[in-house]
Amino acid sequence: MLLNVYEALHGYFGDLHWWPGDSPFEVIVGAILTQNTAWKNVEAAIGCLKAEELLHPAKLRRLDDQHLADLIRPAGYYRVKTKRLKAFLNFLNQDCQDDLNTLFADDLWVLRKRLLSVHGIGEETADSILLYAGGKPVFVVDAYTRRIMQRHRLVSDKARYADIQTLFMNDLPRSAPLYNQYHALLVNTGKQFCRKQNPRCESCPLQSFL
DNA sequence: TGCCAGGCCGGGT
DNA sequence: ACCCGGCATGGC
Repeated sequence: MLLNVYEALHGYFGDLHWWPGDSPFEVIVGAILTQNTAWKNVEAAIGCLKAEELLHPAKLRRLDDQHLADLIRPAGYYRVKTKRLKAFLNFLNQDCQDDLNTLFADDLWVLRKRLLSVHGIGEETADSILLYAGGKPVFVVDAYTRRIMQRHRLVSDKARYADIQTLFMNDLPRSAPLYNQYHALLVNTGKQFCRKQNPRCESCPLQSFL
């Protein structure tokens, strides 16, 4: 069933290259900054960090909180996000000496649990990091995924994160490139057809699944 | 103008 | 185990 959904979306949008970001570290920073925030605003914040050549673990970690908050201000929630970025940077330093290759060398589910223990990293952020920065085969469930699945009655209204994730992962091959592409398609679909203000999902490529 | 955007945490039931 | 308020900017 979910492969049919994939085919419908892929037929409409084609191949999408994702996630925006020039390096795994940039992807991680973006994953934290985009929490409940429009990507446009995240782009601006990352642009500020790049302009100062600060998009590196050690440099960011040494940056004064006030200065960091000021730079990521366009992304919103800038005080909480400063704390969350710092929490991750401290974790990265203590856990693997700032080396992402070492970080991602660990087993998928073990690493997921460790990420979830970092303050400010929840399920979606952890999975985005694992899939898009680490290339690990784990399915990302975000607001768009949930809304699209619920509106098309493919999951119940009270399905939890793990329920939806398991649904996808049990129904699809365990493939990082597939999950990457699939989630990108869902986000595009969500942005274009399935926003809160457009409850009918008019002319969405998934109409036939209603 | 008001509502919303690629969540998460902490405190209260 | 759920539910809710708080967190903040920028776009439509």
